[in-house]
Amino acid sequence: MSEPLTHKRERRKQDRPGELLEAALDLFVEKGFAATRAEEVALRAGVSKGTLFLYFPSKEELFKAVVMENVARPVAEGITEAAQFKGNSGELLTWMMLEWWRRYGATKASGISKLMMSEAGNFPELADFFRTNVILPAQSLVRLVLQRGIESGEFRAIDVDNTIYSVMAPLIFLVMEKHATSACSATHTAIHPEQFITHHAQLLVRGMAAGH
Amino acid sequence: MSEPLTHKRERRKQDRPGELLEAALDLFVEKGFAATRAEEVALRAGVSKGTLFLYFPSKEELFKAVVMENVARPVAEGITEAAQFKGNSGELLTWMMLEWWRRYGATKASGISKLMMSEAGNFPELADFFRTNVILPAQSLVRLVLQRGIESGEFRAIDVDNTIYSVMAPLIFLVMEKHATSACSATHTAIHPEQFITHHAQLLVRGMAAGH
Amino acid sequence: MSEPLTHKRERRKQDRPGELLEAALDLFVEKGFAATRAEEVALRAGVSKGTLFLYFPSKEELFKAVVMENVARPVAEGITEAAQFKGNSGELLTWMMLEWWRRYGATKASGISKLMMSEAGNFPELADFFRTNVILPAQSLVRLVLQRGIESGEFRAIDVDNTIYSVMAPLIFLVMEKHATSACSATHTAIHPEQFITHHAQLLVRGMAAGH
Amino acid sequence: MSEPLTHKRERRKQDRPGELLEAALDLFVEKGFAATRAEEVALRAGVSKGTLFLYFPSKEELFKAVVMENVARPVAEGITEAAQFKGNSGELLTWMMLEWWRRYGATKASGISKLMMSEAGNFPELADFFRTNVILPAQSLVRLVLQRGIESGEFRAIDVDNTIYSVMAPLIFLVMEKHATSACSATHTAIHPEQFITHHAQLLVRGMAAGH
DNA sequence: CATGAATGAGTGTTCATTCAT
DNA sequence: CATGAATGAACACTCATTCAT
Repeated sequence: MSEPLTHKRERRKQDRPGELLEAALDLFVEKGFAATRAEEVALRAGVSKGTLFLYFPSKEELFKAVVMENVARPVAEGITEAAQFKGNSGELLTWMMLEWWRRYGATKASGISKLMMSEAGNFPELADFFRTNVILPAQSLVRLVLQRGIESGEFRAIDVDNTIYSVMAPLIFLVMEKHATSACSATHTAIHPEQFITHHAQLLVRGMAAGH
Repeated sequence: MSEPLTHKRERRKQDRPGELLEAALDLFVEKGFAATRAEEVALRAGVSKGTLFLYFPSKEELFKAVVMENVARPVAEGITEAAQFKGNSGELLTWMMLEWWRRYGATKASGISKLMMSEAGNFPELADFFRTNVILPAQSLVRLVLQRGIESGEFRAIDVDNTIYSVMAPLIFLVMEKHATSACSATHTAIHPEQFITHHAQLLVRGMAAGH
Repeated sequence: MSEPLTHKRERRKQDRPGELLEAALDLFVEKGFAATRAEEVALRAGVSKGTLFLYFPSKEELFKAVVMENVARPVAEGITEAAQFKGNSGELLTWMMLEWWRRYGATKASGISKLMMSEAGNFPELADFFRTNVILPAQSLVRLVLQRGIESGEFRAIDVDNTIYSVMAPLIFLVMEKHATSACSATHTAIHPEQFITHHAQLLVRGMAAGH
Repeated sequence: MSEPLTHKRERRKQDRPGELLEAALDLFVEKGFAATRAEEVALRAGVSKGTLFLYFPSKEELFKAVVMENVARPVAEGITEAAQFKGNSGELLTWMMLEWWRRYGATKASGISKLMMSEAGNFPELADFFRTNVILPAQSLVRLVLQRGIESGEFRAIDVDNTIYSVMAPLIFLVMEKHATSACSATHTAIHPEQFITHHAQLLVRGMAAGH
């Protein structure tokens, strides 16, 4: 029955950026960047329009913060962990793809990737930001794994650049599917993402396998 | 006092909707739905802003009409032709993917697919239409080819449903790439689509190959 | 009792820019550039906010148009006429100053000059525009007259640059007085502008006069 | 248990209004009334935004206080000293004008005069105060000097009222110039104030000189 | 007294849509 | 049918002012 010692005001202040970021993620994913109104983000976070701009200087910066928090961070973490993976490269690749899905693709945050594809043309600066902080790091990671497999003799001397896309394409596809289909009336014959990823990874690993 | 039966004016009038649809296709693909201004569509079609709204009651209806008009045909044609292909299933798969790219993916019309994915959330009816008339038929076609390869002993008894996505994902991915990256600042490490498709198809065929 | 042949719409369209310009002049003079709201200009001109931007792409451009119409034009006309003046340079100078007052200083439009002084710091582009189109031409004109007087032997070899300011300062002063005092409660000991100008001009001409 | 009688805190507290006034003077002069943000004033005075409103109920009242504080003193001082000047009236006039510039026009405080003229329309009480306490006393002083010159036979029986303006106009003009042009892109053909004043004063003195 | 987090009214500009001609 | 002038709702961002702590 006794009140907590921390003042209401203070406690809230520390939470604001997080609350705003969360509200922004929801709305950006739901409606896209351009269609999301700054005031709506604020209202969903329980503050007024002015308060949003107290913490983020513009809608674009808010978006970048959302990307950093929800997209770039998991990617970066994944990269760190991948470096410590014990096991052969085929297993690593499969593990990476699955892990990417579990930590990112399956979450609300992956809606950001879908959104970026739609709006990149109209917001070049955001597109560059996303490319720099998300896409390029991810590609580098995949490249590393593929090269590791080739050097260890596990994979043939495949075309690394194109294979990177063979790895990433189904992941992107899943994300598109997830966020585009959500609007469809029926659930249709749903893909089972983890199963598909496992399947696809096996196909790739077999396809890249050294030996006649 | 009587005028000639066919004046230029009358012929033009009948073409109006088609000209508007064409102009709208160009602009929607180029700039997306929200960023395309109604007046620009009208101007490109050579009519005034008011005239556009004479033929389409709103920008949304115009968008729907553009999608409906441009999406169903190429798919239907592709399906017909694939049925007549002679050769083994691996070759057929590779040919199909390449051909799909050449006839559809590489053209302006593929912008429609990208649009659909981007805007599906805002146009549920369109999403349904698209799924029914484009995605499902395409899946059926791929399924046919895979089953043919399994039955002939060329492929292992792979998981057909998931493999369908392994086939389609990179194609969708290419389309997204093509239309999203066009606006990016530099050309970056550009994908070469046909090369990538060939590469990916080979990976898949190898991956599906009945082992020794 | 019969209606005019011209359509209402058409007639109004041609009048719009003028009506808007007039409303804008009133409001800019009354409240300054920053404090004048675009919508208020439109409303005073009897149109909606959107219509204003149909004719002027921005508030700044509207302001420039007001300057061109109400300030630069009379200055330019004055320059043309001054070139045709018959009479000695002292008379010309006096005539010019009086004429400037009658045609510009005494009118509402001179409020623009006052406004420019207040807001130049906050709107550098407008300040440059004003300097280029109003101040510099006016200075050139005065310089010409002074040089004419020196060459003809009517004036001593005075410092032309500084004298230009001796000519212009009281005119600017009058304008400030006129627009600043308008807000004062009482009329106080009002300056009589034309009388003052005549007086000041005589002082200057005497001061510049050749002969010991 | 008792604290020392004078702690730092208390001394600071008493200075607060003065510090705020000083900061406000700087900023109002530099950027004008509307463009000066309340928070910036507070920050420059080393207090928080809220504190400003503790001492001044609104930005407008702050502005009024700044004007009241900075405007009356220098004028009063100048008047006292002028009464003690030895020398002929032409020299006195020149000296007064130069001295006014050095002590007031050239200083930050002259920005107040400019502010007054710019904002007079929005602050009628200030305009009245300014006229009563600054302009009229200054006019009286100039009148005295002119009358002294006439009585001594040094000047003709000129129109004193108008000549007062001939004396003051260039000074006002210089102040406007100084504070308005500071923001302009280039230095243009800069006026040299003391040189111009000397020049103008000579022109006036010659113009007023009792001729042969 | 002092703070600074929070507010919300206010403003220039855009654009889908209407409708008088 | 066609036009294009006119509309007005919408939106990002600012800043004087308030008030709980």
